[in-house]
Amino acid sequence: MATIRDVANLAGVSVATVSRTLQQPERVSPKTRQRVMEAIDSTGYKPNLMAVKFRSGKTHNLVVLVPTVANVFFARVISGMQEAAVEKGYSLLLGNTLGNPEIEADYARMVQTSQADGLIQLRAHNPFTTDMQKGSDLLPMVNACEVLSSPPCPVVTLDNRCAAKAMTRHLIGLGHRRIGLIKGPNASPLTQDRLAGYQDALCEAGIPFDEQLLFNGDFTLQAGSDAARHMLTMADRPTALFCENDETAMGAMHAIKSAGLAIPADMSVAGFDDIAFSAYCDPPLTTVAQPAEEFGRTAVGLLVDVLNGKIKKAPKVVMPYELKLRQSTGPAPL
Amino acid sequence: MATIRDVANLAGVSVATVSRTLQQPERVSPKTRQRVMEAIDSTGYKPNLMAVKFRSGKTHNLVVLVPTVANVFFARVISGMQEAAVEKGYSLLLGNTLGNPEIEADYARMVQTSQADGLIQLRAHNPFTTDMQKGSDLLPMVNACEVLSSPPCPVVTLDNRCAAKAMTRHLIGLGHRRIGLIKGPNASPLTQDRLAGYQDALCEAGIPFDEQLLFNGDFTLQAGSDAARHMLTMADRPTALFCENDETAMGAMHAIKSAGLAIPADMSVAGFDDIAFSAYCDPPLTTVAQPAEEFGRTAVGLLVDVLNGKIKKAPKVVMPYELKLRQSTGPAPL
DNA sequence: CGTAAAAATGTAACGGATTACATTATTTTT
DNA sequence: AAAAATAATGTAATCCGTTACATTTTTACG
Repeated sequence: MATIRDVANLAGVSVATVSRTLQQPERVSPKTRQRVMEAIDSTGYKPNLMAVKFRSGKTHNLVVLVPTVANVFFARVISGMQEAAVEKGYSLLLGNTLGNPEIEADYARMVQTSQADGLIQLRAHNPFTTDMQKGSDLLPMVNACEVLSSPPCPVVTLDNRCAAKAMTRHLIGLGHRRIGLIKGPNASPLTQDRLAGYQDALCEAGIPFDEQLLFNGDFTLQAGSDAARHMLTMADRPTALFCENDETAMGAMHAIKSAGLAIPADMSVAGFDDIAFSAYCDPPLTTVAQPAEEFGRTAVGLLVDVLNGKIKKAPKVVMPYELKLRQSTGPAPL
Repeated sequence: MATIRDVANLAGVSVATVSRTLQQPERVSPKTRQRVMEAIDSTGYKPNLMAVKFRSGKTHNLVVLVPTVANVFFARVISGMQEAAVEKGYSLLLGNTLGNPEIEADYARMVQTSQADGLIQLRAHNPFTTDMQKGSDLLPMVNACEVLSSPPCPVVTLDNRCAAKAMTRHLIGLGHRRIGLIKGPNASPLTQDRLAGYQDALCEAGIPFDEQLLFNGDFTLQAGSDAARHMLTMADRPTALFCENDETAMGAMHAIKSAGLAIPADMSVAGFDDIAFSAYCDPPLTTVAQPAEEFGRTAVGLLVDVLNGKIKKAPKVVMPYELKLRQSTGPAPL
């Protein structure tokens, strides 16, 4: 592999001249420039970017911590990040953490050890252990989607409480009084917020909150199916079901239909995320649409700003949501 | 940020001793070792891995080229890669290429410029342009899932032709004689192979091949829906539909049901991949299961072997497939 | 106790590109 | 034509670990 010295020798100039030819061509005379370019061509020289990164101290790598890439919503977010990263000259290092704090800390260490410039965390957990945080500076990190309550970094989120309230209102508006809720992992703020929004709407409508209508889940198809199956055994079962994400909703719909009930005639089902499948399932799923790709793009944009020192105080960006009313929700049965 | 020299000064030893304390502790006396460790703690020293990578010439980064991360099947493959990479001490640099050769070449250049040691390509295209290939060596690359016919590297694949034949046989066995096929992009070898398998099965059963029954698609829900809608307008429409991936099948099912037809009573539908949703859609989708995560793990394993020079001749690994017979396929209507 | 062998530690080169500063060549000014 | 200003190029330090080789210290054994 040819180095800058090989090129310099062949062109009969110093390494500084070669470097300048590539970095600031106008500072090199045209004849020299041409000679150098020819030498570069004939040697097939490619600058060793590892050397550049080492010297500059900037890797132009960003670590992305995702609980599961297998989650469709996250896949969309990553897609958006990717796009923005390429645009800004960064590469994404993907970390599938399974929500494991140790794995997250390992990845966060990549920032400490100069393997990456910054990190994007899609979970409400600060992956930097105390020994990693130097001073009270802004951490080179952005927290998106599921966010910390008092984050040491910029945050990109959505008003989950408000969105959940809006969806619950929609169900109440259809005449539902007993509305089930399949939650995500209890430790997740998303779960808390969406639950709070659900309660807000009930409260507003004067419907007493019934803890029996809460079901545990973990954002997977399986969990939705299990929870719904359980729900169907209840004596006084709900007439509508709000699921904290679309996978859960689709799992639930499967179980509900398998039990011989019609959606939405016997039971309405609503989701959250608006993944692509939601428009194609049977019946098409009423859900809360999140601008997933935009989440990713925004997160990368903010992180790059932090890295360039363009941000002093950590902003909190709230993305818009949108209710997608499809056919999985309908009037409450009489 | 403390460097190895800071630690050496504080501990009153040479940098070599500090390095040895970390790399080969047994070569340092216990007292010195302790002194060094204390200095490391009090300075908060973290080795600059960029420097290490630069010097060693090994980045321990692998570039992964995916047409779309948003594709559920690929997400599973990436998941498997991730797992194997962590295990082997590598990081994944994700490249969303949209199948664009120029973007692919950009990523491949990361290998040339020492930003990554190797590359995994999930598309049948060699991203290394001729000027990048030195000699006739094995390229530091592995091609998985959709593979090149004469690849310059190890390959991980599945007998798509055989699998498609098996699924088509299944449909024929149910009495179907007119079987539609929604293809993937025509340029893709996957499409070719699956089409060939489809034809093999027809031929075997003595059913004449009818080009009218071929529909174009691109592996998306939308494409499946469009193709199916078009198919339904045909005078002598098929009684079964084989889709070259599950998303397409689910899009098609949506269109078919929207048109008032029952699956499988009026029309059987089969897919390919066995993504998680397939077991939960309505009706659950009959499909060809691929060991997606295992694809990823195997690809990483092979690439690491290539990088370590453990492989001289490029092997071709063929993964097993499995027919998942669910409820979306049934006897042909009379 | 002395010397050989082994263990511990130190010195300095190395990897490849960048860049401040120094030097040389060229052009402009008077 | 000489002096000054500017452009072009070169020299060498620098980034930070690693490691071959050199040197010093310790241990072992006659």
